[in-house]
Amino acid sequence: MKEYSAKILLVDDEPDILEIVGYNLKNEGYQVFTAANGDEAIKKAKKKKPDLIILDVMMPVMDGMEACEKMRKMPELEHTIITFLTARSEDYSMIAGFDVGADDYITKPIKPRVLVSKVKSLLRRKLQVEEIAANSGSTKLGDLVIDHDQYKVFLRKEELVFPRKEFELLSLLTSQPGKVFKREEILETIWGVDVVVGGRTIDVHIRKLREKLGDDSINTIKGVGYKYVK
Amino acid sequence: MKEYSAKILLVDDEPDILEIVGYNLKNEGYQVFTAANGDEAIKKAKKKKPDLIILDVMMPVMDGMEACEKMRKMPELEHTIITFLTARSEDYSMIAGFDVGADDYITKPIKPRVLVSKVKSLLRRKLQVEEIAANSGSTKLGDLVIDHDQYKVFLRKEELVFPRKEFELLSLLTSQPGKVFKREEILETIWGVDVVVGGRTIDVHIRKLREKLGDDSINTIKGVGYKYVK
DNA sequence: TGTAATTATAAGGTTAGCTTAAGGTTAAGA
DNA sequence: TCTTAACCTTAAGCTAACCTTATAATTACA
Repeated sequence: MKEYSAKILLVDDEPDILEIVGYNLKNEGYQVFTAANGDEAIKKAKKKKPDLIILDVMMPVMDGMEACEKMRKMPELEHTIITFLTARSEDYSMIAGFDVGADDYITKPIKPRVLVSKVKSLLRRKLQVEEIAANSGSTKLGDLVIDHDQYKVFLRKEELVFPRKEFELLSLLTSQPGKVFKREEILETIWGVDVVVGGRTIDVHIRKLREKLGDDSINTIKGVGYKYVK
Repeated sequence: MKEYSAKILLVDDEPDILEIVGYNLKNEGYQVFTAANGDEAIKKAKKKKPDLIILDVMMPVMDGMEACEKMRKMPELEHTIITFLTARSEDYSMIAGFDVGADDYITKPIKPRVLVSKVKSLLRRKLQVEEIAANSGSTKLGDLVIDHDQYKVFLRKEELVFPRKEFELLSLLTSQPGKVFKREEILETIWGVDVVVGGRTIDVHIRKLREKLGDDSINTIKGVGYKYVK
């Protein structure tokens, strides 16, 4: 499942930090590159096009702020996440960091566990932004993407809004494409055994689904029920 | 992204319990390890680093209380959830349990279905808390900057004041932008498993957030929950 | 072609959530 | 400790979205 391993550029003038943080990140399966100052960082960033850059603020030759500012202007790094590394409680530098285009901010002293989970969450967020699908709880059926976590449905990249009952009905039908769900079955699953609703209620919801999906994906089997076909 | 299956350490001196509970948990896809007394539990916990430990109170060699107390002091188990297993109505043992650092307790006789759903909710809660912890330092989401270390929030450079509950709620929602958090989930994460507050409490806090953030960043999914969108 | 089932449309009813305000609780400061 | 202010929770009425029903039109199949 981990087909793609993210590239991370780690920039700090202290070899110790490079070593320990680098070790932990590699351990998680990331590709790690390092640089010791801003100048070097820019060169490497250009060459490697990392997904994430972790940048110490205080460095000789060219400090983090300046490097960040420059990198932010490079079109090939447009989608790269840049996060600063700084000593705690320097408020002003945090704001300044965001000003020059940083996305995030990590305070020293660094705790490897915390840093690793932070990196994970940043990269996950990036993925989510880049690719709506490709995510955990989502199902793809041709043009249709159903994201169960986000309660969202996309048809050819366009988002459709489904209220709860409609969403549940669609989820049910698409859970086994091609299978015919009997009316009775649908009622039990979505409305529950004890809830009694009129026989026409299902039809109306089916109609709403068809309206939004465009007509031919839900078939009627007369006298029995409905099925989803892609 | 969801290939990780949680590790659970199950500790009880009755083989029957180990068997039946273990079976049910494995069935749900968890990795289950077992131990028959506190001593053994500590050793296994150290080696396996489980996400969750289910610990019987009454055991020979070393009882649950003592084991819990010791495990709580081990840094590698810092993020592990410990829940007790106790005969009903031994109130005092429940209190004592929380004293020695337990997170929750389950009463006997055990109903597998109940236990499984409790386990699920504990693990889910743990995941969310970790996700929030990963955001230590500060984070930028569009115009919004959240400083988790200092409990501060800035919207377009202006500082906004969020009391504790509001801050936690905002942290949770922003920890995974786009994800829908169910009301139930929110309650568990922010108010805790055992705290019971009325259903309208969430709404009111959401409203306060919206008031401060300006309206469209928190969406309602009726019948389900809320999500933060950039 | 006739009948039963489904579809279309619109109009109520219901429920979840929003809003506001007030009471209770906790925490901070004198 | 007492006072005060901030915060949290609850309550109640209101609104709007959603769900269900009713009815008429249409379709599928014997």
